[in-house]
Parts: sequence; C-alpha cells; structure tokens
Amino acid sequence: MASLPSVAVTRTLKLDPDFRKHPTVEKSKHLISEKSDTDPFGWKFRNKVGGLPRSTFNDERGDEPQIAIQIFQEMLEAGAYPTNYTLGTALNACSSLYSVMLGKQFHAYIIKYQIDFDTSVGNALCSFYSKLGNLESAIKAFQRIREKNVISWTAVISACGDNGEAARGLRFFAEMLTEDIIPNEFTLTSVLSLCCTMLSLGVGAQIHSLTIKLGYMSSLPIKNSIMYLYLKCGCISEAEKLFDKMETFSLVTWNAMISGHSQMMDFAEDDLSAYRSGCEALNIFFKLNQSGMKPDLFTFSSILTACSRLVAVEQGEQIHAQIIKSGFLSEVVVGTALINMYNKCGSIEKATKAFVEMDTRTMILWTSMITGFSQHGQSQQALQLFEDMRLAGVRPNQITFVGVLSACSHAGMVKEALSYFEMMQKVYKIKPVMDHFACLIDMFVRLGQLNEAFDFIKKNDFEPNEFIWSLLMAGCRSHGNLELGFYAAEQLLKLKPKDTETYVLVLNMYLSAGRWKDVSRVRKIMKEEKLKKLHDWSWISIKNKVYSFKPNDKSHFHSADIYKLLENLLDQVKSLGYESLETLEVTNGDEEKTYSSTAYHSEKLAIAFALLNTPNAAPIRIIKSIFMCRDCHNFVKFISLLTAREIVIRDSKRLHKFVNGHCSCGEFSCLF
DNA sequence: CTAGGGTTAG
Repeated sequence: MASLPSVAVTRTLKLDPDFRKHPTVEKSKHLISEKSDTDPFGWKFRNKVGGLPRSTFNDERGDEPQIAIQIFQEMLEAGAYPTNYTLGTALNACSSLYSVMLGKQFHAYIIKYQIDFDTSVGNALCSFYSKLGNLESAIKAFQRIREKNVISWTAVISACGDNGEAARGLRFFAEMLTEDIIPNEFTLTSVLSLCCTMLSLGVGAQIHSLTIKLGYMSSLPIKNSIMYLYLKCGCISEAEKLFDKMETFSLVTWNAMISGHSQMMDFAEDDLSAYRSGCEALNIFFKLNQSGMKPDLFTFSSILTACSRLVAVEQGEQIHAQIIKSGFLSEVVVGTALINMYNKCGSIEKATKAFVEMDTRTMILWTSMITGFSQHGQSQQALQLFEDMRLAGVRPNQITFVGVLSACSHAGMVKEALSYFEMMQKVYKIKPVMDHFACLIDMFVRLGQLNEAFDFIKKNDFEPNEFIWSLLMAGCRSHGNLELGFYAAEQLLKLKPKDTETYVLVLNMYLSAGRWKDVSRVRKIMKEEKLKKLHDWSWISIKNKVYSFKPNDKSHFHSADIYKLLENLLDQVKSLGYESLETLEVTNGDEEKTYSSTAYHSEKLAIAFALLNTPNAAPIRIIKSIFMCRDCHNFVKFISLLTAREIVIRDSKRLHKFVNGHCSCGEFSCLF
C-alpha cells in the first residue's frame, strides 16, 4: 500500500461552512440527533453515550456520515495524518451524503498530495463518482490507479451497471480477465447483475459456469443473482430449481423471486401467462409473510408494482395497510410504487392522498403523480403539479415531460404543448425522444389536424417510429383522410413492426376501404413475420377470485345469465343513443376466424358478469389483453351512465376510467 | 476501498 507523503496537512481540508445547507444534507436532517445551530453534528449525543454510535461504522441505515466527516476534520485539526484507508472511508461518507461539493474537496485534497494513484483511494473515488451518477469521472479515477486490484475492477464494473451502461461494464470485465485478475464473489454478482439488465442469458450462463469453476456456488449473493438472472430471462424452471435447492434464504432471495415474477409479466409469451406470473408474485409474497421474515422496502415496491399490473386494488390496499404498520410508508420508493399502484388501478383520489402525505418528494415521485393526472385526463392538475415541482426546485427529466406533454395533448392545448416542448430543450437541455414527438403527434391527430401533424414531422426532422405511424394512420382513418392514411400505412409496413396489434390496424384500414389486394398483401407479411396471434382476454377479480373471459365465451357457469343481461343492456343503451358499430373487424389476425362480432368482445362479457356478481355501487375493474375497439369503448361509456358504476379498464395501450358516460382517455380509442 | 433485490413513460 502506498502511504501518504509526510506533509503537514493541518487545516488544508477546510470544510465549507455552508455545507450543512446543501439540500441533500437538509434531507438527512433526521439523521442528526438533537440538531441545533451550535451543535449541528450531534456532539451532545456523542458525549452522552461516551463515544460514537456504533452505526457510524457500519453500512446499515441510520449511520451518520456527517459525524464521520466532522471527525475527519477534527483529526486534521489535531495534526494527525490520514492514511489512504481513512480517506476512502471519508469519501464513503460523502457518497452517503450525496454531497458533490464535499467529495470534490476531498478529491482536491487527494490531488494536492498526489495520491490518486493509490489503490484504496482510487477505489473509493471511483465508487464515489459512480454514486453521484458521474460515470466518466468514476472511470477516470479507476484509470489513474497504478496497481488495480480486484476491488478496483469490481468498483468500475458496478459503476457502469449503476449508471445504465451495462455493456461497458461487461467490456471492463473482459479486460480484467485478460489482465489475469481473478474475479471474486463481489465481481461476479456485479457482472451477473449486468447480465440481468441486458437480459443476456448467454453471457449469464457463462458466468454461472465460471462461478462453479471458481467454487463460489456456496455464496448466497451469488445464488440470488443467478436465480434472479434466470427469472428475468424467463427461465422459470431453472430459477425454481435453484430456489428449491437453497437451504438458506435471505430476504434478497424472496425479493428476487417476487420482483422476478412481477417483471416477467412484461416478457411473458402470452397474456394469460403474464397474468399468472403476477398472481405467482402475490403468492410468494404471502408465503414470505407466513415465513415470519419481515418484508422491506424492496419487497413492498415490487409487490405493489405487481398489483398495479394486475389492477389488483384490493390486494394493493391490504398491502398498503401492512406498509403503514411496518413503518415503510415514508420510504420514497415505496410511496412511489403505492401512488403508481393507485394510479394504474384508476384510483386517482387515493394516489393523490398518498402523494400529499409523502414528506420526501423525489423527481420520480412528482413524475408519477403528474403522469397519473395525465392518464386520468386531469390535464390542469397535471400541469399545476408540474409548476409546483419546478417551484420546489426539483429538476424534471425526460419522462416528466412525457407526462406534461401528454396532459397537453389530452386537453388539446397546442400552444402550451409547444411551449413546454421548447422549455424542455432550452431551459432543461433535454433532447426530445420519440415519446415526446408521439405526444405532440397524438395531440394534432386528436384535433383532426393531420396536416399539422405531418408538418411537425417535417419541421422537426425525425423518423417516426411504429407507434407514431400507427397514430397517424388511425387518425387519418377516423377523420376520413384516406390518402394520408395509406401513406402512413405504407411507412408502417416498411418498418416491419413486431407488434400484431399494429398489423391489425393496417388490415382494418384496408378492409374498411375495400382494398382487398392490400388486405391479402398485409396478411402475407403477417404470416412471413410469424407474428403471435392476438387473444382478446379480459380478467376481473372478485373477492380474491379471478375470472377470465374470451370473446363469445360460453364456458362460464352463469353464461346464460351473462348473455341475457347483455342483450337487455344493449336494448337499454340503444334507447339512450348508443349505435353499435356493426362493421366487422379483424380482432386477432387469425386466418380461420378473421372476423368476430364486436357484440361479444371479452370486456362486455366481463362487465355483465361483474354487474351480476358485485354490489350495486361497486366499481368494476377489468384488465384487457389487447386495446379496446371503438364499439366497446362507446358501449362501456353508455353502460357507466346507465348503471351509475365506475368502470376501469386497463387495456394494452392505456387506462380507461368510465364515469357517467365519459372516459378519462379523452377518446383516444375512438381513433382505432 | 468492491456485491445480490426496488420506483416514473406513448
């Protein structure tokens, strides 16, 4: 180990007196015992217990990095020399405080004494910059280390992973191997985590055999990481094999299982298995509770996300109660997941209540709430909240602006949308991405301003993606501008989308225009691309039991009653002005059963079932595997008016909350 | 001085 040059260091590291006012320190106030102006670092507390609280020296919650820094300063004032190890520990305290300013002072000190080549100091600098989100500086710190050890390599690899550059992390790992450095358990768990984010089962399996070769398979973190990798890559049986073989569990094991199943919902082969994955996440969560182990913030945020995907608000509410009891409600990630759960289940009121009660508001929390208002069609509230966020001094990101722009689009606020679009680029230096363009195109399309939409594309010089072309095509179709519609359809086909729903849209447009040649051409492409068939499924959960419906489903016990009620409802809503769109549309892309009457789409059956089996005023919540067709959307609006029920349907594209004959989506579905 | 599990999007 390199030692420090013997230079008098007294008072060379002068802490900025204002450092306590740094917002991150402000946020950590609760960590400081009996804070007062004359005793900002809790000296009284230290004196009372006759020494430092134990937690100062470990990594658990409740450690007090301010005290560590204060002692470091005291040490310098006393004329003692820090060792390279002391400096590393002090830098760690800076990381815990997320204090850029303080850390940079340490860095300046390190540069002054020319010890950045030292292994321990360099390692600490690398992870400090990584935690602040400054990957380039972290890599520079790593590169200046003269003798890089396994810790240095692990630090730089996980720095890449933590800052969204997993592939770069893998390249460092490869380089490490060529330098003949043997990875340890820490390195391999980091590398496995990279494979998880990249969903790279190939590399992951190689790492798996490497861990066996190196004899690390007894390590619990290693086992957890491998199990999680298989889960995330969809190899459930492999993951379960490992899980069953494990004699010891940690909470991380449970959490990996829960979040693995929850995330699998997004990658599942078909919608039914996605739904089952979500239910499995809930089952594992219940088993965890029975095991006597206490869930933590990771558990709660994963399970709430599973609930939101399942639109399982009853289960979500029970978990909410458990969170209150266990004291995790103040954790901002849990709060964010909770707000998101209520939003996705159509309960904007409960989401708002949870938001108001949060005392820490991160950018993601603000963004979730803004997006929630936007998805519920409450554009004014979304924009007001965005202004509040700016006033609170929180910097919005790309996703925040997706929420803001979609709020404008929803309300047809062209002027405001364009001004926020400009603000995003000029004030916040955020480059627009496809989602931002999509919001603006969506706005023009909803207003029927198709030429403006095409002009916008030309003016902004970008290549629209599948989603935007399908918006344009659908808009052209519903506003009767067939020429532009055909053009958009051709652009769409050129992109060869992998999404069956998109082809169904194209097919329907050609069908309704009677362009049979194009119809068969599109069908041929669909066959060539070997696209999955679409299945129109709806699910509803009543009293903890799940019922699923497919179109024209007659398999249910109450089938006759369901159809009788549906006929009856049809008659009633017709008298209220509902006209069924009798056009037969392609709903599944299946050669055999190309046409299916809209009259018995799955959500209609699910609603009839819910009306028969739930109390009079109870809201109805349905999850649907594909997007709602125009006819169903219109029908459900009338049903909500007729029955005075709140009906929430989450389809594959967005949230629809029907109240008194209106839908929160702002007639988005009428395009399709 | 280095690890495994978590939150926002059309």
